Amino acid sequence: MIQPLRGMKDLTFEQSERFVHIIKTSIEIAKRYGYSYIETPILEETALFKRSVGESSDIVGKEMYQFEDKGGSDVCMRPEGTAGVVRAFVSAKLDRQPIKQKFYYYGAMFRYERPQKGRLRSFHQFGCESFGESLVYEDFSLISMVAQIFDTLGISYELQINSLGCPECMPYYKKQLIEFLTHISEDLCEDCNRRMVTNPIRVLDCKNETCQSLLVTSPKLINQLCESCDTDFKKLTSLLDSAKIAYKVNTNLVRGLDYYSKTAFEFISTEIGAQSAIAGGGRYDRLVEFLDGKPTPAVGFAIGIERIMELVKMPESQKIGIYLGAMCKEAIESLFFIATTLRQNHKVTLEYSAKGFKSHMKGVDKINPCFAILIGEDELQNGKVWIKNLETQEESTVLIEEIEEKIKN
RNA sequence: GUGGAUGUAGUUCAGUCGGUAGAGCGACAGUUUGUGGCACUGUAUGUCGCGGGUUCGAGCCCCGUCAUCCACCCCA
Repeated sequence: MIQPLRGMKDLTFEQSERFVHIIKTSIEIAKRYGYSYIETPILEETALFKRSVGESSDIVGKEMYQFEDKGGSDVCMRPEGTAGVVRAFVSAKLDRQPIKQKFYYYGAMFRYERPQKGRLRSFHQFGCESFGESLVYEDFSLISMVAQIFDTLGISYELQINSLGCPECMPYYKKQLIEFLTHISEDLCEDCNRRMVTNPIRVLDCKNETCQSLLVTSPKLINQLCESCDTDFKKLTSLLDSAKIAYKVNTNLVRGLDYYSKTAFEFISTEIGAQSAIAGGGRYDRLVEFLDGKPTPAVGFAIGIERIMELVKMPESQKIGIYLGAMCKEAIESLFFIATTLRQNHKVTLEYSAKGFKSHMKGVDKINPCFAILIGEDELQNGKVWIKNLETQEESTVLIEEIEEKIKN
C-alpha cells in the first residue's frame, strides 16, 4: 500500500469540511476589505525565494523542496506565499500603476522539516497582500481583518505586535545589539552564539532562562525607533485600542523572513502545543524593490490553516438534500428520472441497490437529508413514491409529478 | 538535523512468564417480508509496520529499517 509522503496529509469528511469552511469564511471577509483573488504557481525559480525570504533564514537554508527540472532550471516548491504574489505583482507590471492593489490567496506550501504538531511538510495558508499603501492604517486594517476572521470562526487568540524598524533605525540598532551581545557572549547559550552571526535579533526570544536574564538590560529597538517608525507604531496601538482589539507589545517578536520592516504581528493560540503561531504578518516596504519592481510599500499576513483546523467551531450540520431508494429491483431505474429532475435544484443521494425499508432508513440516517423518498412494488405500479419529511416526520404517498411541490413545503 | 515515545482489526486499544490473536466502537445481517436512530442476537475483518536475528516456538526478547506522535531548531 502506498502511503502519503512524510508530513503530508489527506483531508476527508469532517476535516475537509473544516478546511472548506475556513477558506470560505476567510474569502468572504477578505472580499469585504477589497481583496481579490490571485493564483500563482506552486513552482517558482529558486532565486525568487533566496532573494525574498532571505538566504539567512532556515526556510531557504535547509527547508526548501528544491530541485532541477528537466530543462535544467533550479526550481522550488513555494515555502510561503508572499514571494510568489510579489513576483506576480511585478511580472504584471502593476508596480507601474498608481492604483493600490489588494490580493488574497490560499493554497499548499511546502517545507522540508521534521513534522510535529501543527507543522507539516505540505501545509496550507490563507493570506492577503496589500500593495501601494504606506499608511499605517492599512497595517491596522489587516490586523482587524485577521481578528474578524478568527472571531467569525470562533477561535480565541492572543495578538502580539512589534516594530522591526526600517533601514533608517534598524541597522544602527543591530550594531548596538551585537555590541551588547558580544560582551555577554560567553554566558549565552550555544544557539544564541550561532544566532548572533545569522540573525542577532533572534537572540532576543531565546527560550533559555539564563539567556533571558542576561537580556533584560539589552537595548530595545522599540525605544529607539526613528521618528516615522515611532509615530506609526504609536498610531497602530492607538487604533487597536479604540477598536478594542486586545494586543501585547512583544519587543522580542521577530518575523522569520528577512523582508519584514516596521509593523510585525503574530496571532498566537495557547491551545495547540508548541507551534502556537496561527497567523503572522507585517509590513515589507522594500520587497517589491528587491524583486526588481518599482519601490512599492506593502503589507500582508498569512494564516496557517492546519494550525487552526481543530480550533474552529463548526456551524451545526443541518439536514440537507434528498435520499432516493427502491425496495424492489424493478423500481431502481425509475429513480434516475426522479433524480435528474430533482438535481436541477437539490442535492440528491441515489441508492442503486434494492434494499429493505430498514436498510434504506439506515442509509438515510448516515447522510442526514431533509427528505427520504422510497419506491416499492405498490408505488411502482401506481406511479407514486413514498416520501417522508425528516424534519417534521410527516410522510405520505404522492404521484411522481407531485414530488417537487411536496419538497417545497 | 537532534532528542524522547509509539507502531496489533476500519478505529480506539488490551494481549500476563515467549506457547499460533482479543474487547469496545464502527460496518454488515437478523429479531420486524414497508417505519430508521434505541435495544438484543449474530457475522465479517489481521502480512501483529517491514526486514533480519535468538529460540523447539516471537505480537512479546535483540539488531536494523520505515512510519507516526511529541519536543528542540525554525516557522503559519
